[in-house]
Amino acid sequence: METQHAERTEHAAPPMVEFGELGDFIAFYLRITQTLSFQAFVKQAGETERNLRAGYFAVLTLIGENPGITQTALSRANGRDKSSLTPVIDELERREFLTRRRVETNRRAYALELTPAGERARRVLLKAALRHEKNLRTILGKTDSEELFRLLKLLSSALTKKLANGHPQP
Amino acid sequence: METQHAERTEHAAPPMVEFGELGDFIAFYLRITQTLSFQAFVKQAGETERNLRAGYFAVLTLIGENPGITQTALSRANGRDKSSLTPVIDELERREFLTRRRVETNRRAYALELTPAGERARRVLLKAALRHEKNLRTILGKTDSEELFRLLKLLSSALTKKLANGHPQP
DNA sequence: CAGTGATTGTGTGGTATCAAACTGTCTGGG
DNA sequence: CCCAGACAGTTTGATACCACACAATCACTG
Repeated sequence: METQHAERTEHAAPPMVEFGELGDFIAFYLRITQTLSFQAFVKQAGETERNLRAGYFAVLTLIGENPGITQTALSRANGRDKSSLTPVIDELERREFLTRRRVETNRRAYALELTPAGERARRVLLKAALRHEKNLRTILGKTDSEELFRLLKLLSSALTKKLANGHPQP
Repeated sequence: METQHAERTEHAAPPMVEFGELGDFIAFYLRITQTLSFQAFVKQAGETERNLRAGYFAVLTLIGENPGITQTALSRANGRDKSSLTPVIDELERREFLTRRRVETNRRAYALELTPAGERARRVLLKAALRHEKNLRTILGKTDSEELFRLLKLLSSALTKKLANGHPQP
């Protein structure tokens, strides 16, 4: 990582780390890139609204787009375990960004819906997300952006199926 | 997420979640894909060596390729904070997979080196990583694999520079 | 219509991560 | 030579996440 700010620092020379096999792995760069992208988004979002966590954005958007969605369906769409969602939903309900409504036909499930405040919070985070997305697409350019998007969608879809097949009961 | 196993389940119809703006974001699919890729790798590695954590692989490889690397340089190459590394290095030292050696010319730093046991552990995890990488590249095909690799490398490099510039002291 | 197995959401325990504060060490300017 | 500031590593506090286990509810079968 060439994270060298041109200051009067101890070693002026860049470290030049050897990556070995790691440097040829798609999976490694996927992880590195995702981490950097998330950090950049947190920075974007954090600068405008310090009390809105970046992780809320996907949840608020998915509920807004799918009023009445259940927590399990939401967790699957978001790619996180359902138990991870409980404290997030708790917090968003406490802040009155969403409501949990019992479903008549299925009394196990909650139907989630955004409140007006939740809609506003979603829009604020959406703005940060759009800035972030624009940054990424500016870096890559139009053609490469669409290409990367296509490849990620393809790979995620295939991996979802592969992992689902991993748990067939005999 | 079409995580529908063809069982006699409650709702035979797929849930069909609406993603809204989220479905157009590179950053969202980057996160989803990275999560799935990591889960698939953990599964690969876990099936062979239950007592070797998947997260050790990058650390062992980077030390193996750069004998005498310091923890800070390692953390930067790995894209994680240096404080995250302390417990990992502790554990790997306790298991005698690596040695911490004080540097004569700089008594703040440790020089990290793999032991023979560490080299062996690295090779075991490397096998799992190679299987995982092969899976990904099989899914994508040769052309798309190289394309995705190129795009991720490009994006990570650009984001690294962008984030580094974010902290210039005035 | 009773029972088995699946589901929905929650709780618990453990891991991983970052940010900030802290200790010890080093560098370079005065 | 000394000291302000940078740097290496650790500690602490907080968040996020998963796997597993659990209670309540539901669906399907016999």
